[in-house]
Amino acid sequence: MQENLVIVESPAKAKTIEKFLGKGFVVTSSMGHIRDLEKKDFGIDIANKFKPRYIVSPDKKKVVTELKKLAKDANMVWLASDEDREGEAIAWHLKEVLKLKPENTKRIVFHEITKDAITSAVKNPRTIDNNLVDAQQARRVLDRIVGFEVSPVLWKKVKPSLSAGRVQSVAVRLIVEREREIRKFNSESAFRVTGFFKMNDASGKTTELKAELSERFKTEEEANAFLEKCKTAEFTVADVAKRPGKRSPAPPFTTSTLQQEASRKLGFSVSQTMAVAQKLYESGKITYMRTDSVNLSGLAINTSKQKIEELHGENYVKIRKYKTKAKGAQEAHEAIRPTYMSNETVAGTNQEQRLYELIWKRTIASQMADAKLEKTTVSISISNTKEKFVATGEVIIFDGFLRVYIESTDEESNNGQALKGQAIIPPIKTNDKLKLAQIQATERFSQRPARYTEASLVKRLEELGIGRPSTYAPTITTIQNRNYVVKEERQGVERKYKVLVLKDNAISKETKTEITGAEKNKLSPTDIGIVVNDFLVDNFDQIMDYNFTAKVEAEFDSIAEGKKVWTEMLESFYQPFHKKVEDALEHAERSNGERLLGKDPKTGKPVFVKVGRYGPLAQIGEVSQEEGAEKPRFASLRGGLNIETITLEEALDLFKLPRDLGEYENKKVTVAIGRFGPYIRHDSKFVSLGKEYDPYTVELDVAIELIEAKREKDRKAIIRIFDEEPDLRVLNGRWGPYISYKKKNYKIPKTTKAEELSLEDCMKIIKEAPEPKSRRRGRKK
DNA sequence: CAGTGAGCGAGCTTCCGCTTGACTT
Repeated sequence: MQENLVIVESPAKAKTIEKFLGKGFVVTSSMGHIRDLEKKDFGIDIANKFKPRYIVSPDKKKVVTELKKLAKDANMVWLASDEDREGEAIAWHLKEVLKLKPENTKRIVFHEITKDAITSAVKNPRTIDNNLVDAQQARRVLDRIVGFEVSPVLWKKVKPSLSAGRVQSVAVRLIVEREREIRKFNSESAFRVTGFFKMNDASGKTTELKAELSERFKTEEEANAFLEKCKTAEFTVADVAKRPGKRSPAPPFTTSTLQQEASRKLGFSVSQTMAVAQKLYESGKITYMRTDSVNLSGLAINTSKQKIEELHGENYVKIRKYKTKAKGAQEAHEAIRPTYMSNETVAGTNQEQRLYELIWKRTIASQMADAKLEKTTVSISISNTKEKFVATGEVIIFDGFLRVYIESTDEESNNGQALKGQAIIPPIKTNDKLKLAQIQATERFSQRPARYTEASLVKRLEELGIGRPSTYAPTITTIQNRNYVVKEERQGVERKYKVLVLKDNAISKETKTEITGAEKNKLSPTDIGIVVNDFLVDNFDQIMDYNFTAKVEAEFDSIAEGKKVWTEMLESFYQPFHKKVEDALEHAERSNGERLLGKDPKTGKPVFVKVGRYGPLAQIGEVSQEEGAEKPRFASLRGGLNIETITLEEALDLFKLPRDLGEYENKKVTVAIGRFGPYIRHDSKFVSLGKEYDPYTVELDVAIELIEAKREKDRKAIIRIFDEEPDLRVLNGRWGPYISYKKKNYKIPKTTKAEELSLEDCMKIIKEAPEPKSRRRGRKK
């Protein structure tokens, strides 16, 4: 008989805690939630006060059986799930499923995994907070209602298998609206003027002072006129202002800030960051990685202080307590930090080491002194005009935390620039006359809004209080898997800009080119994402409101405080919501984003674009009921074409393929573009066209060459064939030799030599091959 | 691997949050 059984959520946590508690305590884990609403038949009895039907999740059956056994053998069960809404619900579900009696059950909480925190938690047990549990039930039931009532509307009115939800649909909306802003954006240019003045620095060496003009000029003429004036002008220092400044370190990492910085500094995707962090957590190197808290344990602060003193000295230490600003934060855990601050680095994969180092530096820096700066502003007057040049410099007087860690911003990673260099202003005083070296007037264009990265989308969602640390990464994956959003690399385009230079009393003009709009790993909506979003905004404005989550969160809070009954809150939400669902089912028109582009000049028939069953398409002519009427022609949209932006000409181009090139060996040769790029088709075989040929202009002779080359390559790939069994071939493929038999492929054991395989050997391999399991969920057919 | 875009229409799809494995071509 075990005396005490402690149940936490995570197995890694269980291991650590067991050490702290010592004899008489067995610590195990529930692996998160153990029960959920049944998926079949909605899982909620709406008519009966939203009564939920909970079932043990299929993948938790084993855990639950194990827990039941352990609980039976224990005198006292300590429910130690997290101290937040979800954690309280887990404790309650455990109590229900394990049929725990009140006299043998205690509820304890701690938000840091330190010996002190655990022992004091054990000394202060409480009972399950039913109000908090009800708040969780309200959250869970509301999400099910929204997801499972709105998604079917989409199946009927847009396309089968689509999805909608409180979190994902708003995430998509952010991306759609940003894309529309970008499409609407008109770039304007203006001339930015920079002056360079010759000076001597402190040691007497010649140096340059760089200053920006306070104004920009809209046109080349204005810029030119200004430069003309400067030819005869005198430049005088009008004012030198020095003021102290400081910079403070960023707070320790939460899930969202870790994702952002790992994206900016290490180039990790959001899910990559979480996978690497999970490994660090499991091997005991960092604290829990799904958290919204910036709080550090007293232990962590003390050891950080020691480490800073050891490395940089006492004057670099500044103990700080950070407050969480995030909306709806529940702070069940500490911030993400190294378990042992004394370890500056850890063993592990390259990615693990880099992420750990980032976490270590951020944590250390958060307890370090401010950086002290001196900012200098010099204004330079021009004798014959009222504009002024302004030079700014920043000198670090005391580096403080900057020694260890500087937080990045999204703008930097946009242009791939490192932190701005610190400009040092040479010794200078008011009324000094300055000697002009040159003045440049450079045409600059206003920047369109930036597309979201995965990490900047997480940041925005967190600001809106939408989603939780455990769901940021999955949500970002979901909206990409559903094909609402794609992560793309964009080639920039060349843009010309003008530069006017005044030097040696003469003005010269030059046109330069720059690359603009190049992007990597930015999110943009697909056509289907846009159609779904617009449909939802039109029909479910409440759900799509950016403040919807914040509003219901406030209600969940009052349920948690016992001021509101959860079923009543749901009732008042459900009545108007369900009416909208019925309205939409009954009245909303089918939505496919259809857009009329114009008329086909050859036939006079209308040309459309829309989202079809297999994705976006262009269409010439309409389906007609008349006898013998011509069918419409269809072509898929590809190659960066969008329903909202495609032109008539671009649409008509799509119909130029497939092209007939003629005949070879009495069989037709055609060229087209497929899912994997342009290809030639001949004798029901496909040959990839490759990048060097253009499918719109390629000729028959080139096609024949490529067909022959492919044949030669296929011949070489054959390792063995057998006359008795023509269906069976041993081939050399991308991953080495394999057996091909009746359109299925089979692996050859590494120990056998492919060239020596007999027909019997092959048949044996085929027979013994395991049934291929489809590992992807929800694959079609 | 790569075309489709009408047709009978059965049966299925779908949410958010909490947590880890077991899968390979």
